[in-house]
Amino acid sequence: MNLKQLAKHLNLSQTTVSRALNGYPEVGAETRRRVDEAARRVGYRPNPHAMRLATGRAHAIGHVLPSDRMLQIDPHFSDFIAGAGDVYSANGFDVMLHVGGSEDEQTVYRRYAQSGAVDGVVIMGPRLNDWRIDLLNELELPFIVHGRVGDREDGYAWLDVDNRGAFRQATKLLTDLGHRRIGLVNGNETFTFATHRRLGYEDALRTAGLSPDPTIMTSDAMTEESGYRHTKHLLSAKDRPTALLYSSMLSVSGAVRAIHELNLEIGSDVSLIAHDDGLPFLNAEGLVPALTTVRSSIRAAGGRVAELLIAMINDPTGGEPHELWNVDLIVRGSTGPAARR
Amino acid sequence: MNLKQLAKHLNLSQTTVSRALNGYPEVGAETRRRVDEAARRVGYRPNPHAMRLATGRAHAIGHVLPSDRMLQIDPHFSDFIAGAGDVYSANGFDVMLHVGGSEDEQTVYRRYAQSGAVDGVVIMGPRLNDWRIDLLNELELPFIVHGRVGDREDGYAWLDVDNRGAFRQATKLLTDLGHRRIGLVNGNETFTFATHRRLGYEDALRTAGLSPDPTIMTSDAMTEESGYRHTKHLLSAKDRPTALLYSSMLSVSGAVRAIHELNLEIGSDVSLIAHDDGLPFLNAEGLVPALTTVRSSIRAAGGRVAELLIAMINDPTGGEPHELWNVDLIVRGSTGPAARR
DNA sequence: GGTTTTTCCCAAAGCGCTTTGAGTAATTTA
DNA sequence: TAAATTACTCAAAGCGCTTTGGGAAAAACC
Repeated sequence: MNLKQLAKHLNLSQTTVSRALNGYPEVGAETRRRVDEAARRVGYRPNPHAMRLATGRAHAIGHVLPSDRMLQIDPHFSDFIAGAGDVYSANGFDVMLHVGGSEDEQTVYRRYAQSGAVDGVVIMGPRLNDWRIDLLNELELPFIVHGRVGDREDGYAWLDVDNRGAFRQATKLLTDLGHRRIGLVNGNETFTFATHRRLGYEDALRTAGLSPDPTIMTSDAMTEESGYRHTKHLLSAKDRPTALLYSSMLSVSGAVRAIHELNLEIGSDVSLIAHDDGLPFLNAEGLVPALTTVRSSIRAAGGRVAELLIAMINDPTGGEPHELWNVDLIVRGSTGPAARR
Repeated sequence: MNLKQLAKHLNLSQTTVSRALNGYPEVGAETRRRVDEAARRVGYRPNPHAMRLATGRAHAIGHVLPSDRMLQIDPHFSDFIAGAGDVYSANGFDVMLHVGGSEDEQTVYRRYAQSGAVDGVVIMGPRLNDWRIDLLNELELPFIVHGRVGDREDGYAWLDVDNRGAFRQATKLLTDLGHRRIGLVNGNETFTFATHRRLGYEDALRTAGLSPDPTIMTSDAMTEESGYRHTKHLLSAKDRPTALLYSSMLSVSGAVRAIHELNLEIGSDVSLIAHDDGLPFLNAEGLVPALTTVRSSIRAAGGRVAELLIAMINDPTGGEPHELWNVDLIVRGSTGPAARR
């Protein structure tokens, strides 16, 4: 059943039916009612392709995941998209997902922009100096970044969590507890969020009169295995840290393993704090002792990012949203006073 | 630059240009060359919406993830889609992703079918008795299932790994090593794969002359926390199992934690085998001792599923593919002879 | 040589929607 | 009562592509 048939069925023109359905003001109240009801009764659905062709709007948001960045984004992506998905579908937007493939990432964006296949894109996992921002600005394709691009704060829309503040807070908790030697097991610092976390960590160390020691700071992919490896290494040194900070719950699972192997006690021999993205399959409270975390739901961020982007698309003159989210430090059992050594 | 302009530029009709570009035979070799070259030079890209409207083909595959099933699929989804994505883009297909939202899942499929928004869908995480199969058959929307629907093997296209065989094999390894009391930490058995795994486990037990004991078999979400909880519980019993089987690496991270806490030794006090989907952030070899697994790359499955579906779409008469993948049992250090008790 | 094929190309008709530019009837205003 | 609004509705023109049904020129046949 298409518009034409529906119009004929109602003895109205396509124009009127289309306008009634789309809420235009120049159609009578009674007519609108009739149209709406008939449409519902016959289950009329406008053909999306026709709509897109006619309006030039795709009603779709693009997400592009390059294979090589997959490892970093992987476990976080589905949670982010779960949050965004609710918002998208509530607003009648589809998600157009592009993963890896032979086509170069840049080409994908160009194609999107030129063909109007999507109305906007969201950029995940921005790096310190990310070429995607300039490209998308040049292409004039609306976009929003989850995170920030190094120190740049203008010239693009973004939503970020205050990673620097979070790690400053977390580190401060440790220094307040008397820890003087605090290690950092960070994500890959080519990503902005990881650099921000390190900066926050260093801020707090300096405030406490300590100076960062590169030998107890790592920057690596956030996997179980790397968490294990770095933890083992850090805690095997003679002058081992009494506290460790992690950028990911994934690394923590590896860390717990390493710590057990070394016969150390979490919370007494070594204090642990991690950034918790709220991934549903890894929960910080389930650990024993429960893990002290700086928590920020990646899923909630996904939802908000989607909202902002849709608003930008609907009203391009609305300005460039910037949103910085605070994170909560949740103190649980994995942090304790520094052990006397 | 659109077709019309390109045609004018070449002094040809739209028809001819379109045909040249799409490889139809009724266009001269020299003309085709000219067209191809001009198209490349000006960077011509057909407008996808117009193409879709004209052909009725969407060049898109739908993936629908209900929020409530998210937890189960979550970490596996992105890896699956990473595999599928390569194939999709190589064939010029887009991924249309639908996540949660207020719209009921069934409605989404109906909309897809009726509007032609996608040419086919892939069904993930099938349950023992999954309504999606009947719905999609009724809607005549091409689809393929990753996994199987209970005992049904016909009436739908599927690609599955031989979960039953895998767990039979794994369990047999344990019984061969002399284990008589083997626990199972399974995924949620409303999902077919989990039931198949239990069946394989029971097969092997019976073959070894043992009878399955429900008190050492669990069925739950595959998270770190549940792995921990069930393991702790199982190994705290007086008559504790000497070997445990896991449906997921995620549960194993929790298990390792529990086992350490109980001061048991993996490989001697308790043997461990897990199903490993090959998720990039959790690797079985990184554990100490390295984990014995039945391994089957979910990413590879994603790629193959995509291939099969695209083939079905391109040739609807091609029959209904069924593919059962063997899994490899990889023996590593986490399995050892049953301890004398 | 005339007739039939083959080869190559074209004009025009959709695909299903939105939107422009009017037009008619009903309601106000002067 | 005539003129000017207002309220509704419509026919038709796109959006950019594919595809049908020919048609003209060239090649092949008798």
